[in-house]
Amino acid sequence: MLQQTPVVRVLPVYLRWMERWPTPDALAADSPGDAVRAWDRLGYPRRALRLHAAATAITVDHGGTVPDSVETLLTLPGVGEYTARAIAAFAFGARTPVIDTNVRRVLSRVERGVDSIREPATAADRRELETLLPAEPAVAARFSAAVMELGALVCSAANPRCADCPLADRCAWHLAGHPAAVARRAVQTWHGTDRQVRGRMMALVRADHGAVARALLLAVTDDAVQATRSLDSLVADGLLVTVDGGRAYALPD
DNA sequence: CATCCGTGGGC
DNA sequence: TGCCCAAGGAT
Repeated sequence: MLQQTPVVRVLPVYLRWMERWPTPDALAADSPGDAVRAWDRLGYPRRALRLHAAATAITVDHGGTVPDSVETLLTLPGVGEYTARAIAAFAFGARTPVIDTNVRRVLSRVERGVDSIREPATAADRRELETLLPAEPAVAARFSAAVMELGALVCSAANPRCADCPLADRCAWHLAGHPAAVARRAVQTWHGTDRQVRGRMMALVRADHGAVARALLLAVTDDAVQATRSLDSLVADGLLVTVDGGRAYALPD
C-alpha cells in the first residue's frame, strides 16, 4: 500500500484491511475483486491484485507463513527490491539496506552533496548504504526507519527543514548551499491519459456492487478509441472481467 | 531501460 | 490554478 502512496492516506485503509484479513490465507480465501474494492481509492489498483496474488502464493507455496529472506520475498507478486528489504528488516530484523525515495534523497544529499532526481535505487546505492548501516541487525533496521522518517518529515523534496535536521552540520548538500538538481526526471502527464480514463472506469465499478454496463464505462470520455483501449487494458490487467456476454463489466471473482 | 500504472494534498 | 510528488514494480 505504501508503494508511491503517502502514509497518512494508507493508514485508515490498512487498519480496515488488517481487521478484515489478518492473515495471508484469509485474504487468499476471498476474491481478488474483494481486494480491489477494499483498496478503495489508494490508486494503482493493480497493487491490490498483486497483494492478493502474493497472499495466495504465501498460502499455497509457503504454508501460510510470510517468507523472511529477501531472495524468497522477491519471488512474490508486487514485491520488488524496496519492499522485500523493508519486510526483511522491519518485520524480521534482518540487516539489509532499505532504500525508498526518502532514503535515496537523504543519501544523495548528505553523502554526495547532490539533490536526487527521484530515480529508483540501484545496487550501487545499496552497497553505499550498506557501509553506513550499523553492525547490529536490530539497530540497522531502526537506522533505516529513522532515515526514512528523516527524509519524509525533515529532508523533504520540496521544502527541506534543514534548521531542524540533526545532520545539517555534516550534510554536503546543505554545506554547499542547496545546489539544484542537474536534471529533474520528467513528471508523467496526467490530463487526457489512459490512466485517468482507467481511474474513472474503476471508480464506477468499485461504487457498484454488481456489474456496470459497457456503454456506461465507455462514456467516461469523449474519445471512443481511448475509451475502448482503456477498458480493454483493464480486462487484460485482470482488474475487470466481462459479464453478460460482454455487455457489462465487474470486478474479478 | 523507458514507460506505464491512480489518487489526492501541498504550495 | 497548475504543477509536484508520494514507504515502487512490472514489462
